[in-house]
Amino acid sequence: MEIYVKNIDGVWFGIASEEHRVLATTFGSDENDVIQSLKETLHLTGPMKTSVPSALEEKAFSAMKRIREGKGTPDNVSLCMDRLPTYTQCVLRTVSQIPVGYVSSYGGVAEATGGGARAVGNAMAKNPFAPIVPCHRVVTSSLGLGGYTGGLRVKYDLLKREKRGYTEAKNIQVESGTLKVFPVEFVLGKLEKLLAKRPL
DNA sequence: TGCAAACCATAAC
DNA sequence: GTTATGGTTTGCA
Repeated sequence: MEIYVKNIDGVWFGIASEEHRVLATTFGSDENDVIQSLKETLHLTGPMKTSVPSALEEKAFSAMKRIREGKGTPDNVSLCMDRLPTYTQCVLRTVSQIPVGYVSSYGGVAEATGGGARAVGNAMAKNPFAPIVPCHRVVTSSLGLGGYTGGLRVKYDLLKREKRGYTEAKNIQVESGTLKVFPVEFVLGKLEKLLAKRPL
């Protein structure tokens, strides 16, 4: 298994891969934090070897860069979820289908996947593929931000860049059922009122 | 608003 | 098996 890190426009991106399969991805402002995060996600200890990124990693890096810039999710990155619990995989795949410009709620994802809201929150918290699996697009049912492992500020910034001007909620079909999504503007609108009172 | 109880998959014992 | 733990939700004062 190898770990790759790369600084793009001041942001550190990290990838852990093995035999041409992406096992985990993450990003952050500090190189060591990114490496540490990958190791914790994969339950690894000790030093990791790094090497020159192959086409696979380069593709993943550019995907993460695009997402961070709010340009949407390229779906050509193959992620290896084999080791994850079945339900977690289902949740991650479902969340991956939330389009740019829209968000869904923990409860909504739960309904679509036949689980519980808290369980979805758990899956998000442990999402090994941030931000490629867009867990930042999952918020609370009351249009609050919810949580984010990388910090709420980061989640907020990501969502701000994903504004597309949509005005209506809609349902989309996912493998396990129907998922209700609504414009990210709904969340941002409420949030800005809140921020006026109590800054993030 | 704020609080308490119900909820559900996981990980750790 | 059992228990503890969340990036939740909902209902009710």
